Amino acid sequence: MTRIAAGSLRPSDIGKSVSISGWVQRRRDHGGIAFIDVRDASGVVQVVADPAEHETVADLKMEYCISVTGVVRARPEGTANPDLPTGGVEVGVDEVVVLAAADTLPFMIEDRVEIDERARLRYRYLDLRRPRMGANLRARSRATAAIRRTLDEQGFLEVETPTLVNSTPEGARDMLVPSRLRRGEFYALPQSPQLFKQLLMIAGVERYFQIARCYRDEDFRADRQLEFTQLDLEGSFWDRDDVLDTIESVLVAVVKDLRGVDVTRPFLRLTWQESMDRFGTDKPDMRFGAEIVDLSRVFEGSGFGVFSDTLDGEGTIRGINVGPQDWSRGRADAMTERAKELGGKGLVWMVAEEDGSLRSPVAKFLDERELAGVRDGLAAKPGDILLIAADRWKQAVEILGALRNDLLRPTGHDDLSFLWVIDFPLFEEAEDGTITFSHHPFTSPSSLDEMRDNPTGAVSKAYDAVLNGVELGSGSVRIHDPEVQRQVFDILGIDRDTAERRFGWFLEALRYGTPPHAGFAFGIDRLVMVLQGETSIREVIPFPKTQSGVDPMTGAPTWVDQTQLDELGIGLTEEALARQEQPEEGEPLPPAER
RNA sequence: GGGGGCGUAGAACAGCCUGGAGUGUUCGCCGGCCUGUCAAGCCGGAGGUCGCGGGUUCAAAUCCCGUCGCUCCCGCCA
Repeated sequence: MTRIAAGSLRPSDIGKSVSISGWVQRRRDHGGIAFIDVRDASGVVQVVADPAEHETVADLKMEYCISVTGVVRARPEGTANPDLPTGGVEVGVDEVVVLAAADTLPFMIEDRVEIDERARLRYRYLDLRRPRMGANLRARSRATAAIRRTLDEQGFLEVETPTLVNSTPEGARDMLVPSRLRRGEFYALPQSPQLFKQLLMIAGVERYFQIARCYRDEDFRADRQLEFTQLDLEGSFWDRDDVLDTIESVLVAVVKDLRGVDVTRPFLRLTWQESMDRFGTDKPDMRFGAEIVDLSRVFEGSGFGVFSDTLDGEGTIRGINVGPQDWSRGRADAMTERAKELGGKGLVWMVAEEDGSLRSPVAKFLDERELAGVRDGLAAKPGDILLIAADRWKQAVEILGALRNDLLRPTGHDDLSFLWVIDFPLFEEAEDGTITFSHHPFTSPSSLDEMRDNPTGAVSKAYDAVLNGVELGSGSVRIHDPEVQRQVFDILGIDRDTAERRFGWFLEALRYGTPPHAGFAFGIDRLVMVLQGETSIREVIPFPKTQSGVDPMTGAPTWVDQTQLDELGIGLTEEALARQEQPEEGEPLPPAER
């Protein structure tokens, strides 16, 4: 008898003799009759047995792996379970075989409970048995399948690039891998296949993509791990809109596959300037309103020192209406703290009262014209909370943008809001006056003249894709002229020798007839996270690491033998050796083999 | 590097503010009963280094200091 998927059984199967294999989800033993919910990858079906006839049934415990043969039958009148796809049928047992027993579980295999993440990762193989995690694994697989299908139809070539590459000190910190054959030298794991895919354009591939693992050795966040997966893509003879069009077609296909929803194209486009002015961020969540408003003119000549000083300097005054909020002294203080944490000087808040007045600690410093200007500018209705930041432009909009998210952002991801942010600045000026690239140094400027005349004001041909306030990824039209590439390095203060040493091989390649090209990369983890309604990418990564970079199951990273270090020509510092002496304490779930 | 939250039985929590015997709830586990449940039900039972270390106190899960771990955020992430 061939095995059949437990979750596939339907009334049309009634009367069939079947064999199913899976895990005991639950056992409900009534004495004279026992019900066993058997779960396999397809779902759950109810198995019914008389424990007196089938002695093994009494021994079954949760998560035993079993095989059942029996006959599919209709459930008796009134006992169907409408909550289960298989709820109309059950399997009457002929034989139950225990394939493998299971120890008492460290936690229940069900979605209902929130379990400490350390325990989940320590027993990830059990965590992944939970329906939600299984669904996330399947969604991820379907997403990559849809990506490959869509790009294959458009004539793209999937090419693998190396994961042992050379280290580039700019940008994120590299994950390093020591070389044994060349003692003292190091490979780096790629932060992205950026230069290799550009070489593929020079190689005449024309349309390239890769589902590429990338590595960045920076601190963790809910949406950041050391290693992550990107769809990396590049096209020759392309301009920006070719890229946006292709990426849209991929995203639309993935959403269709995972959500069954048709996303409207083309996606909304915002320039970076507009995005910052209206939402205080380059990844705005446009599922809700509340835009930032420029109130500088309202406060021209203000008698309130903080405002007049800001306007007399380089500053600006921006406001936002965050609507009715549960507002208290403590709440206001917390928001002000948050503003300071974000690098701001402070925060002014006002409450719109029923009588049209504005209640605020600073109201007494403002005249009636100013208060009216705020009220009108922010379209205040009674009960609304108004927030005002007086600061340098970037601080002011970023503070209000962050508070907008803190106070108004939906927790789930039921609605989807895709958009493009375009026309990013080419360079960023650090506090100390040094100029760094804002995307990466291979990004084409929009205008060569602009770049030369006013580098810090120059616009680039870089663009980001944003979904529900999450930055999915970014791309750009690349520089394909070696002379322009040199000019960019010059502006960045990378001298000719350094550029030659680090990127000489690439600058050389650019000299052999490089086609104009453009591309993009987006994070598959983040995309699947949002589409699955999750708020952490750890939920869509099968075996993630904790915030300290540890895998609680395997114990990685671990110490290695001295002989291994000797082969690599590596010695540990005093500090590292001292740490090695120290047995780890307070670890409630020590890996068995540490 | 910095700030916030959390750490109590196998799991999820309450207890902590205002110190007084490891007290309690739900699930799981063990034993028993039970023929239509589906988070089955009923009866009984076992199970604890209150993360770890130190301090204050007659007395600490509770207050103080330190530390470890998990998590969210800032910095960082071209």
